[in-house]
Amino acid sequence: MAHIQLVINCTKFNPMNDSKPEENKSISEARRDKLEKIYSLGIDPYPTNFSRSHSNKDAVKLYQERESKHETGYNTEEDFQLAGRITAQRNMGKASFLDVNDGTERIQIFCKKDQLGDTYSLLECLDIGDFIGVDGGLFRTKTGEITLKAKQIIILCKALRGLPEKWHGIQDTEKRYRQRYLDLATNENIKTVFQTRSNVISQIRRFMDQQGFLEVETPILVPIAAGAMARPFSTHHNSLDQDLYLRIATELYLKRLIVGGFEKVYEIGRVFRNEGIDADHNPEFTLLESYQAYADYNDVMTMVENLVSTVATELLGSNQVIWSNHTIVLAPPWKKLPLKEAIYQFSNINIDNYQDPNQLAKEMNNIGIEAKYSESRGRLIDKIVSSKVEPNLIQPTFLIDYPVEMSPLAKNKPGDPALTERFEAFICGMEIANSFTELNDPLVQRKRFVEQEELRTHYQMEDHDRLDEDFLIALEHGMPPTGGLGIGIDRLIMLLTNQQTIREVVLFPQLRKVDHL
RNA sequence: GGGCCGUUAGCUCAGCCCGGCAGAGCACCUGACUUUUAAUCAGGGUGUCCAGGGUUCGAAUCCCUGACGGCCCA
Repeated sequence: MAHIQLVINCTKFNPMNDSKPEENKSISEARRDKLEKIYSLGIDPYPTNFSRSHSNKDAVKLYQERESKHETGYNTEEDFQLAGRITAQRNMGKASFLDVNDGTERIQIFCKKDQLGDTYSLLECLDIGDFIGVDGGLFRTKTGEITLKAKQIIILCKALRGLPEKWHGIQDTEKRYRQRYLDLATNENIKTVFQTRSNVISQIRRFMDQQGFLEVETPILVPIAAGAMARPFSTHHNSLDQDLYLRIATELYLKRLIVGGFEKVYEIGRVFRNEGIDADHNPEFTLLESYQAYADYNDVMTMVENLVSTVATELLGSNQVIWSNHTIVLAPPWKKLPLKEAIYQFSNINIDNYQDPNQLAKEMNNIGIEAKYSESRGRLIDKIVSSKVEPNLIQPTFLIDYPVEMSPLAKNKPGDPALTERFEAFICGMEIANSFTELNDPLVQRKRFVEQEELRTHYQMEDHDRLDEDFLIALEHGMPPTGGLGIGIDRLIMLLTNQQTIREVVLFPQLRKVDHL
């Protein structure tokens, strides 16, 4: 570690000079001046590395352990090398305190001029937001705070812009999203949300791995955006000279793997849907999909209950969570409600009595749901669910047995050609999971795809699935009975972190581009 | 797409009703201070009041249009 030699006084201007050059200077100009001074002292303000002996947290912990074995007034004999970002400065002339945060903990640094000598004047070139490395022993101050008494200070990064205010942090929602680094740097609880997010995903992986699932990765750039009813983003591959789409689901590739002989696969990955943005939709979001051979949607329901309950328990120590003003009980078994009954219960409409979409639309308008006569039956039923049913499903609920026109990839319920073995799981009024007994009859699947293509022609304003010929060929080779699942990870994390918008659990939510921050 | 709300110093926010010199705290700059911790004390305001029009002797403030964001509805 190179020792710093300082001979030049950092910031002084001649008080006899009435031009007062230090005034009317922006914060970043002042910081650039300090940067120049650091260079003029022959110091590199952006060194390549710093050898840390401990994290701040570990250093404090170690001190407390040693201290507990000694009498009062214990000081460490060995030196610690700590580093972090300056978050506060309290300068008292020939002594100064700095707060340094390394992400594990804030620690106080005590700098005395008679201890640091010429290096002490380097402090005049430091600001809140800069990163420094320090070397020295630990002690407790008069007020009892564990503090490092600096023998050496090394600047690790000079920041040219300051951090937001220490007390309120950054509050403006738009700024928080556009400059998430400032949000993270100043609002401690924000970091917790994203640490929890990471932990949730780890726990999900652990759960799936323990169940014997194989994690796989399938294409994001796809020639046909199929496997869900959504509009894709399109792009182009230059050397293939071919249009491609960003995937809207992983479904059809994962089922190809079941055809290939893997019996339990899953993927956690980003999917992209070119649709509106609101409290629970971001155009790119993280989806868990899993496929299990020799399982049906009942088996998958059991797995979903266990997965969510287990992850919550591992993470929060309880399978009850607080969300908004609700206490959500995640313990299995969850309530199961046939879709048809749920619709009747919350809207008084018996959808069996309305096979004609126009009549259904009329009835919906009668009860105050805006419906057009140009909408498909599946779309209309989806609207009833969204407006009347979903908001009432606060405690975990499986809606089961969806109409076939809403579920082109799901297998028919035995004995009822109008229904499929499909469920969606709802918690806090949000759709969390979607699952079905997978359709493995290649001829029926082809017919369903053709119907989707026809619906697209007929109802151009609506989103429908697409015929994927390569997938149909795969199915024709034979896929065992399979239970499939999709879970919206972002919404699950909203639930587990008590956040009311998806933008609070996505680090960089999609926002309209602006010229300047 | 519709309604409502917001945008003022680097940050957090007043000021807007009822037009009359652009404000506070933190940060920053100058000076003092060798155990402070939202350090303290003395001094200093650093601004495209989101943008563009309009009304007016005069607009951050009133009116119109637009941008971005938020909430609600669709």
